[in-house]
Amino acid sequence: MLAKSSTELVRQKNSALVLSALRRHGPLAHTELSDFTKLSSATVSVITADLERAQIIEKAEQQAASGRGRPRVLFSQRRDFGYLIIVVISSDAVQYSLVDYAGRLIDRFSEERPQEVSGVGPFIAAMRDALRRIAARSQLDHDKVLMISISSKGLVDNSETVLRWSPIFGRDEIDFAAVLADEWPAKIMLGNETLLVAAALGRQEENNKDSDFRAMAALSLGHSIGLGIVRREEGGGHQVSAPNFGHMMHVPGGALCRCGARGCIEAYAGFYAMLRTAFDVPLDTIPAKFVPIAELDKIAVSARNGGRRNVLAFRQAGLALGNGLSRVLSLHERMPIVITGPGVRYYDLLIEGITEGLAESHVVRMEGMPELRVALDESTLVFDGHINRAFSIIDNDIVKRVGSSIELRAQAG
Amino acid sequence: MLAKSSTELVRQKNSALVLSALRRHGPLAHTELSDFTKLSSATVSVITADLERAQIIEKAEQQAASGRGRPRVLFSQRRDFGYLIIVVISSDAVQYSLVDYAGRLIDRFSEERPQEVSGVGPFIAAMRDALRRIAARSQLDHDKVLMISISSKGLVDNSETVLRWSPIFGRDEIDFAAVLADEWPAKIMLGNETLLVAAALGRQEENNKDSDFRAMAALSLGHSIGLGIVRREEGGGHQVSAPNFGHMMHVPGGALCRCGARGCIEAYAGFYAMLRTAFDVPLDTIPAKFVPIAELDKIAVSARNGGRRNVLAFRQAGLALGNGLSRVLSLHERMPIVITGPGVRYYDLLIEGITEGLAESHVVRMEGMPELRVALDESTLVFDGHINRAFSIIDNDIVKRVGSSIELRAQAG
DNA sequence: ATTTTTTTCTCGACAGTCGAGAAATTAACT
DNA sequence: AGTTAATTTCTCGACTGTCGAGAAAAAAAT
Repeated sequence: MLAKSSTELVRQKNSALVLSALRRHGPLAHTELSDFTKLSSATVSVITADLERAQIIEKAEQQAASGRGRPRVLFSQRRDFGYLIIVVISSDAVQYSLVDYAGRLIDRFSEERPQEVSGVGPFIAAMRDALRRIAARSQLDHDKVLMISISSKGLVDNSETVLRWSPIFGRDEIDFAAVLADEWPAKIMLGNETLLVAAALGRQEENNKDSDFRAMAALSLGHSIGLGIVRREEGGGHQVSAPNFGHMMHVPGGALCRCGARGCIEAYAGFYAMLRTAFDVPLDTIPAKFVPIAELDKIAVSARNGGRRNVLAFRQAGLALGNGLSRVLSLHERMPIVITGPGVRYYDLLIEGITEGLAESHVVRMEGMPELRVALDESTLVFDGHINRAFSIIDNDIVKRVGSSIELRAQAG
Repeated sequence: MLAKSSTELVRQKNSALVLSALRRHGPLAHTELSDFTKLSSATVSVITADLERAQIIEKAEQQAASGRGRPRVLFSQRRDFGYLIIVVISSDAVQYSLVDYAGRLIDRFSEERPQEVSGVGPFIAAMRDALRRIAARSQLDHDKVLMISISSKGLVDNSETVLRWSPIFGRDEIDFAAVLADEWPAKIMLGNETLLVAAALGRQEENNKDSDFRAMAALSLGHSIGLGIVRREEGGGHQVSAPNFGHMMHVPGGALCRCGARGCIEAYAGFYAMLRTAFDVPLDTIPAKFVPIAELDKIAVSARNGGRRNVLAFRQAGLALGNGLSRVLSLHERMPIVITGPGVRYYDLLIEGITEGLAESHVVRMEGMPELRVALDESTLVFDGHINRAFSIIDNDIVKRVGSSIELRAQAG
């Protein structure tokens, strides 16, 4: 309620509406745009004409006319209006993807990250190099890149450019915006990985007409534990947040966590923690840097055959997760929980503990068990989350410039 | 991004802006309105003329001209445009207040609530009676009442009219909208008490120019424990939520709580819980319905004189609160915490445990201790919260009708 | 009385949306 | 081949909104 409104703002919002319809449904004709946005045909004409003049959208080749009457002409984003680079940092590799303005994947490669910690400096250097490379391979000027969208596990600052803490670099902060500013005019955005998963799930649920989606949580199980929450806002927007769930306190003064604190959820439910319990190692043992998933698979096999110590490892992990989730539900509303990440393969072993950990709480007694789902394709969700978030921001930025500077540029050209 | 925008919406928003400036700063002249809202003088003229025609605002008697030049004429809300009834339900009494459209208190009375639980039925009957009475005493027709705003401790449904769980009525739900609909055309709103405290604090902080307010939590200590969180939204709005903090799990399978679950924070930090610890009663003893504050005062005196068992009672309560708050901070961002409610008088005894409970967590190690403040005037904050929230909603509703139906009515009359 | 100062009101320009109908374009029909 | 029907896109005039500039109003100072 702070800012005044004006007719120009109306145009901005409605232009953004047109662009987002295009994002959601792919190429659309004039009539369809009018249907989806509820804007009048006349308004759609003006807006599309503006966007076309600004080189943002274009009329596609008209396909074979399907019925009688004047054939539709489809509008779609100009693929070469600009580009998006997506950087997914995981514990063992960094994946670079180049995407055009229409959302199509153009190029992608991964680089191994040496397991032995090489520190922030070399990592930044490697990243700067890789970014240069992915642009060069498609012969793109750096100013054609609209945004570099980065994700990592860990704690992201409110600024959305600073990595405050991560399982990989610990407390060595990285300010990606500062690090890349000299070479890239693009907007830099950093997001927690599980937050992007939640964002993607929220978008999916939104498209699903008959679900009365209000909120949803994504829980990622792996070497570390991530949680993302997405809530629907009044006005149709989504609000996402990435709580520091993995390092929420489970048991005061409890097991030693990688982060140096004691009693974090991760110190009971992370891969290294399950290993520790399975081998009956003291809980203040310094956690392993990395656990090959094969190790855990062995424990799982044994647990499924009734190995008591191994069953206990998964049960304790489940309990920590369940207790933690019950606390999340106490602090938010009831919402479905989608479990994802490499750890889902042990879902059968974890579920008992999770359920029990949830059941004890007041919320669950009041409102019943939350719905639990499993999503196997975490990496797809991360990528979708990147694309959704990036283009939603890019489109909203662009729309502010249409009608002012870009119009002038078009006159000049 | 779901709804289209239009010129009428612009007018609606700007009208709301004018009304909210009037709420925030009291009677304002044309020039001041233009300054505060950043709207042009011409626009302010049109909007105020509309609102005046719709009988919502009026030109006040012009006060003595303070300088030279044409004297200012102040606009203010018409006090008789409509009325608000505020109902504050607490464990021992129910307070009814009648407020006019300009926000001035007109009438107020309290009714004792018998300590022996008399059930929901009699309570509703008494409330209906009291509401009739407060309107009758000021000779108001029921349709002059724009909203009935109710608050209670406990768990409020998303609908904001249904009390799901409360320390007073337990699991006996009350749907206030359904109960009052036959007699009152007014909008019915229900809010958690501590949520309103948080809302009021947020508003205060907002007015405080030099604070970069992002989020804030209010913690109310008493027989039960309440938490309200207010966050600033993009666009200037505030988002408030009332987590079920008192019944968040503190220790799995721990002390017996009034709610029937085990290990809730309240079961360690509520007044009855501290009493239980002080007298070394087993933790699964059924909690006292009500604890006279004098009892706790005695324990506090003893604790301040070094009585070990009594020191422990406050320390354990503080620990539960501190651990719980650390979990809240894990799930949200860092934010200042304002402690309020009757329990603040033991702040000196609680603070050690609270600090210790916070210190163990990863967030606090990362981001440092959150700022802790004390607010003594809880009941004032609750009342302010009611008024802020109610009129903000009322004004936004009204503005939608200006220019359509109300205009017609003015023509007819 | 006249001038100065301050505030409020009014007018024309400009930006935006909308409904209705004109123009365009193709398939179907005679 | 020419005509008609169907469908989509484009265009025009009406309406609503905001804004800047300057006119009008009203009181104090000269």
